[in-house]
Amino acid sequence: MDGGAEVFEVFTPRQNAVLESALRLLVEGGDRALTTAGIARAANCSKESLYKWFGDRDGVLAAVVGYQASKVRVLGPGEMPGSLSSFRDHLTRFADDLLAVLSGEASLALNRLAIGQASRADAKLGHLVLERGRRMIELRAGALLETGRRRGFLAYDDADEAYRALYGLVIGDFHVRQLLGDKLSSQEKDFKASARVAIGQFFKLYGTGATAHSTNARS
Amino acid sequence: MDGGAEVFEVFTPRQNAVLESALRLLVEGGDRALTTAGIARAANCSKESLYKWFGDRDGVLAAVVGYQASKVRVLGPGEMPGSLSSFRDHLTRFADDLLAVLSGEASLALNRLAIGQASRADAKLGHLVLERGRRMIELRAGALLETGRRRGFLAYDDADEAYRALYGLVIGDFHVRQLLGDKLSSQEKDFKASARVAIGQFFKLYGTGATAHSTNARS
DNA sequence: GCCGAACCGTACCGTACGGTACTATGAGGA
DNA sequence: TCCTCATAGTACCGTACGGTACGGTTCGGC
Repeated sequence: MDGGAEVFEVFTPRQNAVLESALRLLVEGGDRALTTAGIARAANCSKESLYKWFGDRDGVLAAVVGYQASKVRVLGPGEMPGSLSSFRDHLTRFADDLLAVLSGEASLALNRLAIGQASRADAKLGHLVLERGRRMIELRAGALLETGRRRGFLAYDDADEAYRALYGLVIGDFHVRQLLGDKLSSQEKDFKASARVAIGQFFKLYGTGATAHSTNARS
Repeated sequence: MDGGAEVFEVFTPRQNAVLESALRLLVEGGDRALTTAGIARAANCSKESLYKWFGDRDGVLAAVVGYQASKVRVLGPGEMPGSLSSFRDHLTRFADDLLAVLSGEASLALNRLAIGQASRADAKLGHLVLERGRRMIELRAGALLETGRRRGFLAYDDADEAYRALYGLVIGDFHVRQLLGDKLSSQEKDFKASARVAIGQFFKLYGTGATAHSTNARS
């Protein structure tokens, strides 16, 4: 379905530096500032090089998305938690990370850019963001949840439903509000607190009572 | 803080017709198609009239947002539900409506437009969408929740937290995914089913066991 | 029948931007 | 030393778009 021939392009250091400049430009000035001339000026490179390296303006934008995604490393599973409280901490850390990443200036700027273009051109940028962003989040969350289920800390039949609840409880409308330019209240900026609340709610939905003695041996 | 002098402008039928054309243009062609010349052509009016009525292009966009918001009437509280099952039905209807509205082409197009501009110009459009859209949703949800609490069907201390959970469980990442151009799977398009699941989860979090006698046997 | 207001359609202007071409410069290699 | 290649810097072109101006038309009031 989706372009499977898409090979992970990797860029030279110089090109990455240019992309970094472009990203900074985008974060600071919004999409309006992200002109080819502006990028070239900010990066001290020529427009001709831009077109040679990235094809056209859209190619530059796509490369910026890929560049930013490559920076946000999806931390691997790390040491698999053995105790319930440790597992809960892992989930809370995940929620906290998620809130912080999605609230980051670079993430917001790129999501705004992709959403602004999603109405035309078959939403190439949008799909790219979904693929490099959401997909990664879902993978990490799915692995975490599956671990919890195997350990007997969680019980669910439908993994998608559980993920959906987790994401919803953690993010709520924070993301869209920030995308629209809303500023979070100082209280809402306490991501750790929000994460704790959300994970508490999530456990109320999908937690087993299995705390005391390691496992209750469900299938 | 926020511009309090903002008076609800109401437009003439002719002007509303122009805004309707503009909205259709936006939905069909994306923000790129929404040029002043395009709007004038689609609405069979002159650019001069556009500028006379709405000031400038941004004024037209703001007017379109207001026009669309005025179309989506926030249904009043209606008959206040007396029984738990009726209350639950109300909440489910609310969730279903919310999913349907946010997934509507017009809503998506306007949100995309506002988000695309949120990085510059102090996000005037974004704040407008938040004010006319999210605020209304929050009001209706808040009233529903408060009713449920007074009736003893729900128990919560922090109304914001409860609203957040409700919104998150209902919407999850549907909104952002669609904003980014993702197509919902046929299963995900069954808003009623999603609504039922989400409200079930919400009751597990905030429902009292009230009316043990009457009926709880849903699921 | 005449007047003025509102308005349509179109022509026009200035600018901004995507994209291309050309020159200059500097580094490596024979 | 000379050649080649990559790249910076800049000038240039065509187009699209926001905004304005103006002539022509319709319509209500007198």
